[in-house]
Amino acid sequence: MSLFKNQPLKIYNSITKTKELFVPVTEGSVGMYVCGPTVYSNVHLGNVRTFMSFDMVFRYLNHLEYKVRYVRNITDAGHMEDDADEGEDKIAKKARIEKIEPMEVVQRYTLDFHGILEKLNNLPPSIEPTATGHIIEQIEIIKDIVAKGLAYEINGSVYFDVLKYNETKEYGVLSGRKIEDAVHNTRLLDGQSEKKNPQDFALWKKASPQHIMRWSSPWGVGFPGWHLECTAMSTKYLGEKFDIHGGGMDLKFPHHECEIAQAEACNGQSPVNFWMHANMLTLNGQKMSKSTRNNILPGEIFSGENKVLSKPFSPSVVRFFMMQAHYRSILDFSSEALEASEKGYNKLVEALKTLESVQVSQTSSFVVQDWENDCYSAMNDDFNTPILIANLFEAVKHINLLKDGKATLTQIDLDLFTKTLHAFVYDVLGLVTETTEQSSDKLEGVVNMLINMRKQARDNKDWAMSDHIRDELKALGIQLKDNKEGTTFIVE
RNA sequence: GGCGUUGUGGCCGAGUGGCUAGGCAGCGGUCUGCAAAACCGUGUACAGCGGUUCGAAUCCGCUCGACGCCUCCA
Repeated sequence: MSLFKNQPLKIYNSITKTKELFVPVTEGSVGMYVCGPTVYSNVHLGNVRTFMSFDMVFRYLNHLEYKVRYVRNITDAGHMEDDADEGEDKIAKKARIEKIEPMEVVQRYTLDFHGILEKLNNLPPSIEPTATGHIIEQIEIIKDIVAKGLAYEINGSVYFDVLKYNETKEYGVLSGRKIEDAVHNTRLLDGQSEKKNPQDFALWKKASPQHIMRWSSPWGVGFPGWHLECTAMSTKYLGEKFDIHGGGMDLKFPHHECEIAQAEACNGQSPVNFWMHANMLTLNGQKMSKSTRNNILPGEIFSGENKVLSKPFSPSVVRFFMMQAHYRSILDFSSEALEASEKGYNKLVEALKTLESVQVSQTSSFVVQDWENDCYSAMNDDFNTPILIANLFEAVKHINLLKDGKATLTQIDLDLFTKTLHAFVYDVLGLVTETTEQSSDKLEGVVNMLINMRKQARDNKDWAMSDHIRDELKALGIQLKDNKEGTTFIVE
């Protein structure tokens, strides 16, 4: 029997604002779509948090033995930079500045994106479609919406008629916005627009002469609107009704709201059962953003090259740090918080090593099943990774007691304990216990030689020499650890 | 201005109408030549003011603060 059959999973649905029991459209299978990045510059850490959150969701669904199709797009056609502008998109602009082909920009930053996510141990999605690869599908959808009278063409551009749509459907179901308010609030700003109403959004934009990324369409040469690609690709690969749609909180409006309208317009039904939104990662209490320069690149964390950091941190520590907060909470980034996470993470890793050498007993002094249930309960409650991690630290406590002979486990219980622990740490949270000691054989040989020399000095009660070796190594970032079995070292 | 989120002990960060979240730091202890590391033990905090309740940090109202969206943004 598949694991999901006895694990009732609850997911917070943004559209109903409640936790609901997760029941997929097709039993045993899950279709999940997550809005991917616009590849016009390096992904910053904030972007990464969203993708990591959904990577965790993907991993847990897989762990529950669902057959998951995870689709995450690459936006390579570029979003409009400014609606009032002449239709220059972000990728084209960057390309002109750097005097290179738009697809060169796309290629460069797609590689960067993949590299970073891989370092952070994110699983690749099942399908990673690109916007430029689905222009035909997007044009088909526009034709459909125009045919249904919910979009209009003007000067070679096509706009979605929000007011018309609102006559029979409800625009604003996700974000809780009232269309009347929107009318009120945007009237002043709108003067020269060719749109019928300010809240109408573009499905197709006419390309200005200098616009490089362009395609032919029934309405002339142009490029697709910025909300359409997700509707086209999610429908193509997951169908008109699928299980989970994810993205960052900031995409709720207008992006996801428009997606709902587009899908309702052409398919006559709401496209998604569960809307999930990951919250922002802040820096100095403010949202990370490229435009305000309030951001940090993942690469800078791994190398330590950023003035907000006291030292470099490994990808696993970054991942652990993020998993210690719930995906729907705002998480504030700081060097101190990462340092605290690093220590906690190391403690967990040490315990996992210790577990390998635990002795088996005739009886068990604690109930492994109870602990296991706690782990599942945490994850089943809207992917509560902080609680899961708290349970992991309970396990650490047990492991240390086992090591000291103050707790016991039978072979069967120990196997279950190890299997469950590994499943949650490696498979679900996606933490890698990389050997942080990046010590080469040569370094290890040299340090071990010094350790031996120090041991001789200590045997001779030559504390001056012994402490000298210890202090010098410490200054080089090599910390000696004395314990009963002897001395080991770690490279800090 | 509109929509929405949020305010937890030194720090990070869960959660809940009554029962120890957890991590880091601190403190005490074990260990050690001394340390470090490791391990064990240790914290009654929930912005303010009212209200509901036998009981609220948890529900309601107000005040103050923070943040997000309303323009591309994970």
